[in-house]
Amino acid sequence: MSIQGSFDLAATLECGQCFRWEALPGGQYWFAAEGKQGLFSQDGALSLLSEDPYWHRYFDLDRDYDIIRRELCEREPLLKEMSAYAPGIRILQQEPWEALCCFILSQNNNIPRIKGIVHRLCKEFGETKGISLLPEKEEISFYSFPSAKRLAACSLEELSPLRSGFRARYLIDAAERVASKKEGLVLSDLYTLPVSEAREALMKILGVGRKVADCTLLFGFHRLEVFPVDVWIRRAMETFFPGKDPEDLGPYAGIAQQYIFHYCRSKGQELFPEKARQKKGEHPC
DNA sequence: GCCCAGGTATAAA
DNA sequence: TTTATACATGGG
Repeated sequence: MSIQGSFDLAATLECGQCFRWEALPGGQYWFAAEGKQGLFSQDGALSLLSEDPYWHRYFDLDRDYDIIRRELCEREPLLKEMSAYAPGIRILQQEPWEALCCFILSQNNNIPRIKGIVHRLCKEFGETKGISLLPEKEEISFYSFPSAKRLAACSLEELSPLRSGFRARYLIDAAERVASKKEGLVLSDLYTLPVSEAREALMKILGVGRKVADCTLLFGFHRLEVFPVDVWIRRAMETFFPGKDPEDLGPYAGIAQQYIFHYCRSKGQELFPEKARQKKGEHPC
C-alpha cells in the first residue's frame, strides 16, 4: 500500500486532533488508538506505517491530500500561505467514541493535561492489550481505550483518579447515552446523518456544545465538511476572512480549518498580540 | 503564585 | 437573545 500525497507524521499528531501520542528522542513518535499502539519515525512511517491496514486507514493514507489542498487554495487563495506551514497534515480517522470523550475532556483545558487525563482514563478503565512499546516502560502494560459500557458503569467518585474536574459528569452522561442508545443516540448513524442532525444529536449530551460536537464529527466520524470554530479560528476568520462563510470552502472545509488552525498556532502572538495583553481589568491601551 | 487552556451550563440583563 | 460567570485542575 502506498501513501497518496504528502504526509507529515509530527504535524498530524501534534495539531490537537488526538491526544494519545508521545514525542520521543530521535524523532520517533509513540501513538495509540482503540486497543492498538504504534511506534514510528517520519522515515519509518513512509514504509512501515503504510503496510499496517489499521494505521493506513487511521492516517487516511489512501486520500491524496495534495489534490485536496490544491482545490482548497483555488477556492481561497489565502490558504496557499497558510497550508504551506503544514502541507502534510491529515485528518485522522479516529474511533468515534474515543474522539467524543477526548473532545469532551478538551474543553477549557490544555493539550498536555488532556493527554494526562486520557492516559489515566485508559489505565484505570481500559482493558490490558499487551506490553507497552514505549522505551523505558517496556514492562508496563498497555491499555486500550475503555468502552462506553465500561464508563457507564462508573460513578462520579470512581472517576476521581482521572482528575478531570467538572468534565467527569459529562463523560458519564456521554457514556450512559451511548451505551444505552438513550434518546436514540446511535453513534454509527452519525457517519451518514446530515451534519446538522448529527450535531444536534451529539449536543444532547451534557457538556457537548457546538465546538465539541463539530470536533467529534470531523475527527471521530471523518466528516471532512465540518468546520469547528474555536477562539483561534474565530479570531483568524475575523482577521483574514471577514464575512466569509466556512461552508464556501466546500466538502473539505475541515481540512482547511486544520491548515488555518496550525498556521495561527505556529505564528501565535505574532498574529494576535492583543491576546497576550488580555488580562482581566487591564486596559488594552 | 498567577494566568490560562481548540468551551459549556447556568443565571442574569 | 445576548452577555457574564463559574467550573476543576494543573501546565508553563
